[in-house]
Amino acid sequence: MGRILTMPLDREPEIDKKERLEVMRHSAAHVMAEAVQSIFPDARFGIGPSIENGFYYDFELPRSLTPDDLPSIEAKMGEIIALNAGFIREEMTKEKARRLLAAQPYKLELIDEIPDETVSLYRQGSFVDLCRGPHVTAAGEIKAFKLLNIAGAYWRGDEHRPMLQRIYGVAFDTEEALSEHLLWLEEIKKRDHRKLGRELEIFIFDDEVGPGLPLWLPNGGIIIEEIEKLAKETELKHGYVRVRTPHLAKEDLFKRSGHLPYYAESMYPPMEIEGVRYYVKPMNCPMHHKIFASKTRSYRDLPLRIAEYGTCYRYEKSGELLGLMRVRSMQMNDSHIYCSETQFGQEFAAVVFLYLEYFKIFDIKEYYMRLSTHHPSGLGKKYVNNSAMWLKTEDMVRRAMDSNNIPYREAVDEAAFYGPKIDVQVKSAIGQEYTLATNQVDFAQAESFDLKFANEKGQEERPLIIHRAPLSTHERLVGFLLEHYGGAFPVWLAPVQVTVIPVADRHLDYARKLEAGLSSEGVRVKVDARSERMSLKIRQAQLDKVPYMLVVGDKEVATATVSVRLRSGEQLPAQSLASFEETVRTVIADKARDLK
RNA sequence: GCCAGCGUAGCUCAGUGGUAGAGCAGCGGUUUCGUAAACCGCUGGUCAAGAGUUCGACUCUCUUCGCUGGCUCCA
Repeated sequence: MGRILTMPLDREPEIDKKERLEVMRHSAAHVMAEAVQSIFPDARFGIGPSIENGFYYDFELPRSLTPDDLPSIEAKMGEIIALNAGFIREEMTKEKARRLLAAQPYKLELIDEIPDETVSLYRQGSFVDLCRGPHVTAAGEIKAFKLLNIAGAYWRGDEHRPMLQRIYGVAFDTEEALSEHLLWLEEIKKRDHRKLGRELEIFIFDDEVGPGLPLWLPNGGIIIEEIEKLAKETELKHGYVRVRTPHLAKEDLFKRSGHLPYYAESMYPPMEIEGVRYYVKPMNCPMHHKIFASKTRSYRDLPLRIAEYGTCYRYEKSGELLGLMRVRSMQMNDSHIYCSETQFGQEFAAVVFLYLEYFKIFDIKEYYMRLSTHHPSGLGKKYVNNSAMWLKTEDMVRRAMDSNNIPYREAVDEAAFYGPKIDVQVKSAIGQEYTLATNQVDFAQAESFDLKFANEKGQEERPLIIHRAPLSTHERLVGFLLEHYGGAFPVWLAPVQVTVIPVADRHLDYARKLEAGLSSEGVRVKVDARSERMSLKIRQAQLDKVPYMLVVGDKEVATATVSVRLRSGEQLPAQSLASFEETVRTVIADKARDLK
C-alpha cells in the first residue's frame, strides 16, 4: 500500500527519522533516474532502491558512464529538485502499466512478477516509474546528496543476465550529516587493512608471486605465531590432537570426498605426475578422514578431535580477491571432530562456546551467528543429494543451538556441499561484514570414506563429522584484526612490544641493559639506537603503534628508572625496570587490551 | 570472470607529443638533543609489460598483467 508520508506524532522519533530518510533516499534514486533520462532519452531502467546511507539505480545506456558523468547528473538532479515537482502516485491495471512502460523491458519483467491485479506507479516531472513507494511528496524534500561511484551490476544479480550500469549515491537530511559521512569515508580508508598492512610491514603482495598469494613479513609472522600459540594452547585444553598433512593429493581422494563433483570450480587444475593426476587441496578434511580411518576406532576414541593449521589453496575469481580478506592461499585454523550422534549436540555447542571464548580475547562484540541451510533446488548440484539427512542435520543444529540458548539467524541456500553450518558473521571496524568463523556439519563424507567405529554393543556405527575453524584463516583473521584494532594491536600481538629510546648516545649502554632485561623476560623489545632526536624516535614508535616507549636520559640513568610513554600519548609515573616488567608481563599474560 | 577507473622512485604524489620532478624513506656527513619530524649532501626510474601511430610516445591507439570500486562468488 502506498502511504503518503506525513509526520505522525505518535511514532518513536528515531524510527520515524530513519524511515523518513529511507523514503527520501528512495526518492533521490527516482530523481537521479529522471536526470539520467534527460541526458540519455533511450535509457532503460532497472531497479533503484534506497540502501544504507543512500541509494542506487541501475540503467542500461547507449554508452558506458565514466566518473566524469557524475557531476552533470548531479547538476541535473539539482535542477529537478529546485523545480520541486510533486511525486504523484497512480494505481492502474497491469495492462495499462505495460502499455505505459512498453519501452522498458526490465520494468515489464517486474510487472509480470507482481501477483496483484493492479500496480502502482510514481510520477515526478517527466519521469514515471513502476514503484511500490512510498515517496516524499515533492522533490524539494530531497536535501543533501552526492553521487559517489558507478559500477557494473548484473540484472537481478544473475551473472548470466545483462550487466547494467549502477550509480551509487548517498543522501542525508542536512549538509552537515552529508559532510560528516564523507569525512567518515575518508577516515575508514586509513583503517583499511591493506593500507595498515603495508605501513606496519605485516604483509605484501607481489605481482610476480601472484594475486591472492600474500607474503607475510616478519611482523606478520610474529602475529601469526602468537595466534597459533593461542590456538594450540586452547585446543590442547579442549582435548584436540594435532596432525600434519600434505598440500597435494591424488585425484581419487577428492573424487571420494565429493570435492571434485561439488567444489571443482574453486580448485586449481590438476597436475600430472607419472600418469597420475594430483590436486592441491582446497580443504584439509579428506586428509583428516584418512587419519580417522587409519585404524579401527572404538566409541572410546570418540569424540576424536583432529586439528591442523592446514594450508589450502582455492581458486577465487580475480575480481573477488580483496587484500587478506579474500585470498587464494590460506592457512586455516582447521579441525574435524568425529563423534557419535548422541555426542553431536554437546560437541557442536562446545565449538560455538569456543568461538565465544576467542571473541572475548579479541574483544569482538559485533557479530551474529547464521545457520546456513540447503535449498532443495541445489540437491545433486551444489549439495550432496540426500534430502533426509539435510533435514535431519539441520534440525540437529537447531536443537544444539536452542538448547544452549544461542541466538542465530537462518539463511537458506548458504550451506556447505556436505552439510549445514553455523557461520559467524562479524562486522569489521570499517563496516564490511565477513564470515569469520565457521562450524559445519558433515553427514556425507563419513559414508563416502566408509568411516566407522565400534559402539558399546560391538556394532559398527557411522560417526558424524563437525568441520570447524573458529579462528578462521590466518589471512582473514589478521586482516580483520588490523581493521578491528586500527593497527594498534594489544601487547601480546604487537610485533614490537617495547621501544627503548635513549635521549642521547651516552644513554645507549643503559638502554641496552634495559633491552637485555626485557628480552630475557620474553618481551619483544627494540632499542632505537640511531643518532637522532628523541622526538623523532617517539614519532617513529607512534607511527609503528608500539605499545610502550621507554625514554631514558640522564635522569633515568641516575635514578635507575624508566620513563614510560604509552602509544596513547599517556605518560606513566617514573618507575623501576622491575615494576615496568611486572606490568608488561601481566598485560601480555592476560592478553589485555588496556596497557596499564 | 563481468562493468568502470587507475598504474610515474621503496612509500605518498606532481608533470608533459620534444632530455623525468617533489616530499618522506635509504645512504654519507654534521648535530648529542627530554615526549609526534634537526641540518647539509648523495643515491635511486626501461614512467607496469608488449605492439602500433608519429620525425619523436611517459603522454595517443590496441593487447596483456596488476590494483581500486562495484556485480557475481566466498573462510
